[in-house]
Amino acid sequence: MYRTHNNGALRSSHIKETVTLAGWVQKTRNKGFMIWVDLRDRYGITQLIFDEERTPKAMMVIASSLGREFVIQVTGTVIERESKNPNIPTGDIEILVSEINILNESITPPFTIEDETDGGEDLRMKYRYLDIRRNPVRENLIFRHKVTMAVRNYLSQKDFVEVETPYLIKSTPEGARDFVVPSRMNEGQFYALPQSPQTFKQLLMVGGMDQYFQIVKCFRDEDLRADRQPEFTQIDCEMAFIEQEDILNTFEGLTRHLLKEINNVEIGKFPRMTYDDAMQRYGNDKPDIRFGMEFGELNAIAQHKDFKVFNSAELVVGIAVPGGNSFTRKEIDKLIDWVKRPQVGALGMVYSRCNDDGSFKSSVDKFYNQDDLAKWAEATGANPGDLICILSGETNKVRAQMSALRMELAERLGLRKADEFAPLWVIDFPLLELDEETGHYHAMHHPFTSPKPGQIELLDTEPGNVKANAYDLVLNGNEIGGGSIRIHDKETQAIMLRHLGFSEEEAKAQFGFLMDAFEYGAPPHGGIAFGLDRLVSILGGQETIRDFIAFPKNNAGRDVMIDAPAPIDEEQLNELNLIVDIQ
RNA sequence: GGUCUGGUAGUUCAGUUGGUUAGAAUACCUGCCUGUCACGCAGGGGGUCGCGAGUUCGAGUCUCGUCCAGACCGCCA
Repeated sequence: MYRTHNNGALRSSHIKETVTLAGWVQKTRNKGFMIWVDLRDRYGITQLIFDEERTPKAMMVIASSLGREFVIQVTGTVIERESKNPNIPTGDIEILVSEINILNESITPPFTIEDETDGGEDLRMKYRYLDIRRNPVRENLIFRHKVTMAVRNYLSQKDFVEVETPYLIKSTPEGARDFVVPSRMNEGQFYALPQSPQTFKQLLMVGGMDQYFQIVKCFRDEDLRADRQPEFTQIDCEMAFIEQEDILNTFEGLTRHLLKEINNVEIGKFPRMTYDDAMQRYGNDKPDIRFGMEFGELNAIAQHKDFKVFNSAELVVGIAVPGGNSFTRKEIDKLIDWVKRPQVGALGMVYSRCNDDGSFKSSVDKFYNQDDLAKWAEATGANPGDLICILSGETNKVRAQMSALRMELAERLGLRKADEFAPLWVIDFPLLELDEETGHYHAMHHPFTSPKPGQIELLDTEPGNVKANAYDLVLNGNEIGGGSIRIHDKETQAIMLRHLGFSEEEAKAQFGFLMDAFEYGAPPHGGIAFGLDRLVSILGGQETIRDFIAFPKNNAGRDVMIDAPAPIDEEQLNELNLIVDIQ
């Protein structure tokens, strides 16, 4: 037996017991006459003691040779500490060691295995197994486990069945780029890894599975972000014989359960907002509603003077920054520089200070009088002491820019509190989205999403205005889930695919299996998928999902620990009938 | 594909207008230390300043290129 207890277990009630412990050497404190060793495992730290009066000389020599991260096993007696440490649970006791066994030595680790490590991101990823020894990373992984278990238990209790679907499937042209896997047995042919189990879960509904979920890896070959990995985990769900309302209620229930179970936060009915409202009020389809700063559209009260910038704009929109009048001129100039960065792309920013005496001082006083500015303040909800920031231009661009500014300001003002949770359903998404480059419409959600009743006719006349039975669950400004009521008849699916630019042959080749299935009594169905990595990181109050993933990929999609991806050898290529030709 | 930031000791960083032998903290090693727990004290070793070119009497510092990392835009049905 390697150990009788773990390193977080022993208390003063164990005093005089003989115990065997194993773990890693966190740190040694060698005073010459006495050596203390902090022994660590994932449960805690227990202090070992060696001293020249009670410990044989040979063992003192071994003890003083212990380095950081040595793996050792010790047997000894639990004794009361002469000076206790109230900061750790095992701080009342220590182990007077009688036997020591070095199970494995360690070279000096490249960064300190401590809560506040001195290691940078790069190093921590390269030596991720050492990083996982650190409390914060380990706790995040355990946190993820708890969330996952809570999800499984909740859904299982509600009669959902977890069914696995294949990872080696077929590439589809819509949506994200696929990761592809060459087939050895089928020369010149490729599998694709699923971007989601979408069609399979729909087929499970046709198969009568009724209520399905799966905690499943999905793959998208697109560029990464702090909250985006090429392989990520979804809580994928589908239900049959339901309407949108059923889905919203069921998964609002799940989310509420998680917030209660994991964060001990009670949240009532989740607010709902249409996509159009979200865009108008927040410039964004996943608004963070933990704070205000709603958009005030100023066209009617700002386009009546000689200010050409506003007069020529499709949209003039302002937000009130609480307490923003305290910004110095320099700070505001920096803010203007910030919105002019190419990533944001505004051409400039107009502002109006709301003084405590109720007067205003704007950057466009030449054009607008106090009455005008007062109306702006009213429209943006600005109070004395606030700063009104105004952007203008093309509607879609201005909304995106203002949304970026709103989030940036909220971040700077500390309004995005990690321990505050504001869920929100965004509903009535458009069915189609115009691709500016090609001029074609593509499915905003995916091609299996059903249009709102009676709107199919609009597909021909005004495709951009067709609304879908699609919904997103937004938490603190992040899309944590999205889904739709699906099309469940062949005819509608065919119409849909035709509008997405598929010929009849293409539609049949790509999705024939699904449309065939629809001919055999497909029930009405719909579902939702949650991004587990993102959900966990938000519940955990952190921004990057990487620290909730045991072995994440870096910015360039590389695993720097195992150094993947990598070339494969000639023999493997030959087997797969592949020729690699890099220019 | 693009924008921005960074790359200096094992590690995290500082490094002035381009000017002597490139520093600090921490880690590591040695010695001392009668209750440490961020132990303390004394000493020591440790540098291809990411890489390549250029400007210059002289480059960690300026210029260009390149590689790597991070954040973002595009992209992500």
